[in-house]
Amino acid sequence: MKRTVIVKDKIKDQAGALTPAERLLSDVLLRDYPMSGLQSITKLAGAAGVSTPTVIRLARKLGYDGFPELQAALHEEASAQIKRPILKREGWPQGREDSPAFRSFAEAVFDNLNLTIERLDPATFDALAKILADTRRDIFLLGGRITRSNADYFFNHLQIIRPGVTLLSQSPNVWPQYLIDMGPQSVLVLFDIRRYEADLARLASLAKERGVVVLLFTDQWGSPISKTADHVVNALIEVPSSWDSTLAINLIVEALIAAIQTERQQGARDRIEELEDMFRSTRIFRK
Amino acid sequence: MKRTVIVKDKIKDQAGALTPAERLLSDVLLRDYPMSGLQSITKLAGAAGVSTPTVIRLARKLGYDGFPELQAALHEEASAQIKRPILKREGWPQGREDSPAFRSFAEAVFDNLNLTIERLDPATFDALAKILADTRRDIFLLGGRITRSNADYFFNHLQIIRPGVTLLSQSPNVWPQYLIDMGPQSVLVLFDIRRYEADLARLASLAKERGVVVLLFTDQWGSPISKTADHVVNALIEVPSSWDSTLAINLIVEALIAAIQTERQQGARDRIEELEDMFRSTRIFRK
DNA sequence: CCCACCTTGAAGAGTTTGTTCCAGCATAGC
DNA sequence: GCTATGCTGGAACAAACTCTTCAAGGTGGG
Repeated sequence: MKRTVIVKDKIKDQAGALTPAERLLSDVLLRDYPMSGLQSITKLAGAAGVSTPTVIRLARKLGYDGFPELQAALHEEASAQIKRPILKREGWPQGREDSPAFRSFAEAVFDNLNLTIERLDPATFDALAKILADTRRDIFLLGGRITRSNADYFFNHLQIIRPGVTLLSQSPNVWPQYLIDMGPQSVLVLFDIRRYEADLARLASLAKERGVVVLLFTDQWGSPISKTADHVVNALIEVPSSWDSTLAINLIVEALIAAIQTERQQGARDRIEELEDMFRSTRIFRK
Repeated sequence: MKRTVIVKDKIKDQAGALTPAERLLSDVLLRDYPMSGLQSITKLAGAAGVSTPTVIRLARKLGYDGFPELQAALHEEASAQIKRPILKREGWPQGREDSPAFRSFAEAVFDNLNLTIERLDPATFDALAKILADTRRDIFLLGGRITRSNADYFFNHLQIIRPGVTLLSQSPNVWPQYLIDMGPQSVLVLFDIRRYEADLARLASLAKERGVVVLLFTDQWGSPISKTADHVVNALIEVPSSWDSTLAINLIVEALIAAIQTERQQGARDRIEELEDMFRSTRIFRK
């Protein structure tokens, strides 16, 4: 391993001292590193949305005399990287000192995401997006002990995009108050992973009896609610930790948010603008 | 695997039809392929010991319009060759009928996770884990409009693992009540991404004045709080959506949870068992 | 030996690039 | 509220680049 100080490191060292425009630029540089730096200064600046002087200033800040010098350094790195082919191709970034624990955790997460996508039926995804984008329906969400944050995250975005969205309280004893308003036009979105919660299953079947459409996010093994639910998303959650990872669930949730937003298009945009106005006029704790 | 005709192949195809000077040139091109072609035409000609018109003639002979076009092709090849998913993500599953939108969304998320890991300083991660595992400190968490769920998720797990964890209310007007209890032994964990919230920055500096250790989770551009904070985690959040993705933030949070749990070892386990007992005896709404 | 043809690079035109300078703008500090 | 400081991109310009033209030199056939 070469002891050469790599441009990437210099950027990281200076990370704190970078101005906003320089940060935009360094983002572009790091994104397709090091190839993105091997274009003309004009194109690079354009790609980053900054001006050419900014590029030069960054080059100077990193200790180079001018842009060509920085580029030469990148060129050399790219050369070195290409010469040593497959050997260092896949796998962890070179020269990192992470703990093995972190590494295996991250790797497990990637596997989970991959497999979750693979196991997800595109038809299910489309059905979910369509149901949740339908504003004639009203939506109720609820998560379990761990997944309550996922439910909250979904709720938070849905509420911005469309009307008629409710997040249920965590206390089962108030659920009847929500149930009373649910009917065949309603949608109940539940999150239930390992350590499945009997309360949730109970709620699901009560809702089902009222004709509610039940959507379920669960783990690879499947919560008991799977039988009741109309659509089920199975996400992989196992990681080398005492805790389960809900990242794969969040991936689907975020993708759904994007899809729903697209489906609702203009409706959502108007709503968001109106919201922004209201936020602006209710700002408090401001100087 | 792409079937793209590579510049190298074109050179070999034409090998017979090359003039002596062109052969000199193609030798140089193939020698440090494809990087040697990524310099100015003048330097390349110089390196090969030929004149610039020769370079242009060869480019034309290979079917390109001029030297820049040939260079662009080489640039792309080099890019493709260097680009390696840090954690290999097998290509997209075969024969799937997902919408292109879902696919590009997922791909963006993977890029974000990869780059976030790459940009994360292991020392920062370790420092965070150590600070948060220290039970002599008390922890306060708070997120913004979008990141409140991330804060909640972190809070939820931390609270199970260790004592002295508080999630701040979203209303700024009650923050003073929390601030009053913060001191040098306290840790304030903030989440602040794009659409940075001035209230949070205000809180951060007030806390800093009291000697509180401030930890920040933000995006690639960096919230203004970055200056105040003792440790900063930059996660990439951009995806093809009207919304930002907080998955990368969650990845770090989950990894931290795992690390903290490990650090606390037995202490955490006892606590969790005790908790389980209590859960068992307070179950309600059960058949 | 001469001519026709091909290959090659010198020279220069026109363009793009890299750099400097400076004014506008935002931000922080008083 | 005002000044000082720092960040940023536009404009200007010299340098370097890409490409064209064209004449010198080499090669092979008659």
